[in-house]
Amino acid sequence: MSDISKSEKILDALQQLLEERSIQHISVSDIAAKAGIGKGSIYYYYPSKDAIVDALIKRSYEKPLQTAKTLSAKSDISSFTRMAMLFQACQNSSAIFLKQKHNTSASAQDLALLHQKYLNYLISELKPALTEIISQGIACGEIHFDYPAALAEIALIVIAVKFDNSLIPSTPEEIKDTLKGLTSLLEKGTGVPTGALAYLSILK
Amino acid sequence: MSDISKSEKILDALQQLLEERSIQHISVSDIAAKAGIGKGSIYYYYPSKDAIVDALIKRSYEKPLQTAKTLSAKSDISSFTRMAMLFQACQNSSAIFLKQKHNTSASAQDLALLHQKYLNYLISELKPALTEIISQGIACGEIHFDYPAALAEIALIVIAVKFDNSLIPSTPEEIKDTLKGLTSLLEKGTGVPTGALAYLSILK
DNA sequence: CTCATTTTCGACCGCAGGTCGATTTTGTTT
DNA sequence: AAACAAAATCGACCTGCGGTCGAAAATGAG
Repeated sequence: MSDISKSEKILDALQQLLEERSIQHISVSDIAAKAGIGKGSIYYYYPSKDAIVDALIKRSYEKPLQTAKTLSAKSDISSFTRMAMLFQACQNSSAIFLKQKHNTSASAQDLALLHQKYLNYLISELKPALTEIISQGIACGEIHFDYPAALAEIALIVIAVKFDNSLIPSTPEEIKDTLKGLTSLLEKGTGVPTGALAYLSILK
Repeated sequence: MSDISKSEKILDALQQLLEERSIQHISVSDIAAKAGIGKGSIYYYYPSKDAIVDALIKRSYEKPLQTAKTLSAKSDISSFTRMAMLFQACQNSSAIFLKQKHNTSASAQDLALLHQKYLNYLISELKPALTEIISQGIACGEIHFDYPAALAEIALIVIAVKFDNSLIPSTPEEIKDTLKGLTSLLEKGTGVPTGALAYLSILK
């Protein structure tokens, strides 16, 4: 049969279950059942339920993050398109959460741990890459701003929080509005030609 | 004896316990014991442990939030000082978390729920007030920007996330750097005189 | 075939959140 | 004060969880 390793199967099972229930309502037994193995075996591969969640988060963001990082190295492409691609990666990586059902009880709150890990991971991993891109943009005169690292962090925080859409649940219109505002603020604030960051508003 | 209501005593108990242990290591029985009542009585006042946490959060932020809201109404004060006072309220309201012990096991992760609730509450409650202030600032020509609501949300997200300092743990220097960047971005992006938002960088 | 190592398993443990009906406290009415 | 309904208190109890464990099954090298 499937020759994918058991530990991957466990992550697959959790990922599937996460599409219909919140993490607090998924027991280790559930994961085991879905993965088609005994509950005890779970603990042969992972030391705790928390560790499974961590592993899933990490696995989900590894690819988009990797492409984002290699991106920042390519200095032959314009800063703006590189930034666009990086934000695109941002969005792709939050794909898991988009499927999340908003069902019955279990207020969006109990996903907190999951989302905190996601945001923390995403921002801390992408900040260096984005800072690098911005710094290069400043060096070649495309961007005018004095705090590249801060700018990177601000943009990432807002975008990640809004994409995640769990900290401050919003309608698609509100998200668009915020992104439009961010676009305008960034363009005006960094002396960039109007429209250069327009792609931000169209994402999602 | 104490004529404060039982439901308040329960919140007091939780608040005390939170200063020495993380929420996941505080059982409902613990709360009951600390409050000096039976476990069953807890559920006479609150439907769930989660509800107690919610209530505590709400109680803690009610006062700063209230002052922030009344603030937005006072149109005789300049937009900038009102914004300053509102951000100050932001900072005050995050006081609970500062006492948090960073002890033994229980990585910062299991505070996630608490922090998520804090951020969500703070931002959703303050956004209307800040939007109002900004709108008035635009109306009287002090601020130049087309998306007041988006601007309010962006500023609140960044400030709340950085003040909370749990989503993206940073050193005080990093926080200051980000706030300085935010100040500069806002000033340049909203056509406001340099230095008008300088108080932001000095907070904390 | 042997036998040591790896892998699998589900009964079991301790404990947490939450329920329940019995009991006590409170306050109103006569 | 007596009577009674309503509000409040309680802790034994239930359920289901994350995690442990030793025994069994699978693996594979010699």
